[in-house]
Amino acid sequence: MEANEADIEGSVFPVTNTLGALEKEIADPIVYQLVRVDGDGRLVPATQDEIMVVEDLLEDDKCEPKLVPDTRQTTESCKTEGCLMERNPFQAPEESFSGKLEYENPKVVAEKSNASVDKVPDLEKMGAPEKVTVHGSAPCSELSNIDLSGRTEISFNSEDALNEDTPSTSASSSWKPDFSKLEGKICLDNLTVKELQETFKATFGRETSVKDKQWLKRRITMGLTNSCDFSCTTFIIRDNLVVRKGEEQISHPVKVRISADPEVGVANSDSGGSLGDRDNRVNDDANFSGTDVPSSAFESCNVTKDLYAEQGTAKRVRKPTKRYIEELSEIEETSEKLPSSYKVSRYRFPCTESLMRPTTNVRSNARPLFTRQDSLGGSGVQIPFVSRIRRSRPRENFTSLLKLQPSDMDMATRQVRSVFDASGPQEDDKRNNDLIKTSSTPGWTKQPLIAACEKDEHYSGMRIVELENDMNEDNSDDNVELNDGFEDNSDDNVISVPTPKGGMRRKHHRPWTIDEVVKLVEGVARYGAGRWSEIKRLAFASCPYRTSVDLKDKWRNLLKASFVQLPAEKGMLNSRKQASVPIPAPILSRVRELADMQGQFQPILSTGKSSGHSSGRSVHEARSGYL
DNA sequence: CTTAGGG
DNA sequence: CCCTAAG
Repeated sequence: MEANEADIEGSVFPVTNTLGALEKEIADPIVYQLVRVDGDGRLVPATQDEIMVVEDLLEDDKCEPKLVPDTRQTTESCKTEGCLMERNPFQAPEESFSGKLEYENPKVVAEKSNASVDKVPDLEKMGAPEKVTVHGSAPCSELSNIDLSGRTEISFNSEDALNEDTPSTSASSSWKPDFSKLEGKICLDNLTVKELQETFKATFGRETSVKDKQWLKRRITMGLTNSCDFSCTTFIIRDNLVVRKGEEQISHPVKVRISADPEVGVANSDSGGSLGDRDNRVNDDANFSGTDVPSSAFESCNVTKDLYAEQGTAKRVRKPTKRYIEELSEIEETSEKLPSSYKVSRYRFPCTESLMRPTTNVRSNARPLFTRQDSLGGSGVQIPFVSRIRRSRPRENFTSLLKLQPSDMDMATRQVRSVFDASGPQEDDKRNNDLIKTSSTPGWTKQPLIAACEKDEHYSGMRIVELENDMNEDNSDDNVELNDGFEDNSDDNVISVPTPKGGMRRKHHRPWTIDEVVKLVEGVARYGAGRWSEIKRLAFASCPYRTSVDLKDKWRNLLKASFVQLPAEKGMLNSRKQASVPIPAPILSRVRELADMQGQFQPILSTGKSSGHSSGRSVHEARSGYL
C-alpha cells in the first residue's frame, strides 16, 4: 500500500470552479465554489444567474422552504474556510494542481481518506474550465462532498460503501430527508438506541450501526439543524428537543441561533479562542470516522456552537483566559462602554483618588456583573467585564501576613488592595473569601493612602540602596544572608503597587544577591540549565522565596547580561552605580561559559566542576579539558 | 507540579 | 516578576 499512501495524501476532489477564485489558488489551494447537483447526480457548475440567485438567498438569510433534492443549492463549504485552512495550512501546490485528477482508484483512496468522490462526474466532459482540487486531510476534504441536507449527489466511499458494496449512487442519490417520521415533538434523550438509529435514518437517509446514544443524538441534532437551517423545515431543535416550529415559542424566550445566519454557523475563524475548540471537536470526530462519515465530517468543520452550548453533550467552549477578559474589558472600558461613574469607582487607583468609601460600600457584591456577548469561538459566551486592578496573585497566607505585619502603611495598602479585590468580579477562588473577610475588618476607614504609597516607594527604593551598599563592602555574604532573613519575615508580601501612570510595579521584588547568583550559576553548572527544580531544591533550599521559575528567569537575565557585557567586562567591575545589583564580571563570564557549554553538551558536565567555582578561569579550564 | 517562553 | 501553555 505504499504507493497508495501517496495517493491518499494527494487525494483530490474535483470541483468545478465558477467563482473565479483562480487568483486565490496559489495561495489557498482550497477553493470553494458554487455547484449545482443535477438530478442524476452530476455536478453542474453554477451559472452566473444561479450564483446571483444564491447570493440573493443568502442575503435574505433564508433558504428555500423546500427540500427537493434537485433544487439549487450552495455548497456551504465556504463557511468553513477557517477550519479548512487551519487543518490544511500547508498545501503542496504541485499536488493540488496537477491537472490530472486522481480518481482512477477511488476505493483505495477512500480507504484512508474516508472521503472520496466515488462517482466522479464527468468533469472533463463538462469541460469545467478550471478544475480546482481540494485535497488534504480527510475530515475537511470531505466537506466538499457534503451538502447540508444530504441532498448532494456525491456519495461517500467510506466503509459503508465498501462493505455494503452498494453502488455508491444508489443509496443516497434520490434520498431526501423524511421528517414525517419525526412526529411532532421528540425528545432525543428519551429514545432508545434503536429509536435513535431510526431517527438517524430518517434524518440522514442512511442506516447507522452506531450504538452510542450521545453520538446519535448529536448527529441527528446536527443533521436537523444544519440541513434545514430551520427556516426550511417545521422542526427546530430546542433544548435537545425536536419540536415543531411555532411550538418553540412556548418553550423559552431564548432564541436559538443556528446557521441560518451565515455568520453564526461558522465558528469565527478569526477568533483566536475558537481554534482549540474546533480542534477538539475534530479530534473527537476522528474516533468515529469510518463509521459514519458524512455527518461527522460535516460536523467537524461546521458546527453550530450555539446548539452545542445548549446541549449537555456540548464540548465545553474553552473559557477565555483571565487575561483575555481583562484586556478586552480594558479596551471596552476605555471606550466608554460603561457608565462613567461605575467605571471610575472601581477602576481608578486609590492613591490618585480621594476615595474614602466605607468598605461595605465597595465590596458590596451586589454590584451588577456586566457582561458582554462575545463571539469567542462563535460560542457566544458571556464574558464579564473586569478591571485589571492587579495581576499578582494574593499570597495564600494573606491573613496571617496581616497579623505579622507591624507596619501601618502596609496595613493600609493591604486593606486598599483587599477592598479592590473584593470589589472585583466574583471569583471562585478561595482567596476571595479571605479578602472579603479581611476587608471587613472593623476599624478600617480613612487612611492617608497617598502617604502610604509614597512611603512604600521610598521603602522599596531604600532596600535596593541598602543592598548595594552591602555588596560594595566586600564581606557581602554575611550581610546578605542577614538581609534575606530580614526580608523573609517582613517583606514577603509580594504586592504590586499601581504606579500613577497606571502600570504595576512590584512592591518588593526581592533583588538577587550576588550570593544567590553564584548559587544559581553553580547550580546550573552542576545540574544543567533547565533543571530548575533540582537547583532550587539543592542549592536554594535556604531561599524558599525563590521559585524554580525565578531561577529560570534569573538565569535568562544572566544570560542576556553576560552576552551583552562580555565585551565590556572590565568596565562592569568599576561601575557601582547600577540601578540594580550589578553582577560581577567574573560571574557573568562564567555564565557565558556555562551557556556555551550547555548549548553544546547539556547535562554531561557534573564531574569536577564544583571544585573550581570561584572564577571564570577554572571553568574555562574545565571546559577546555572536556573539549 | 515542572518547564519554557512571552509579557 | 507574572502568567500561561504544555508535558
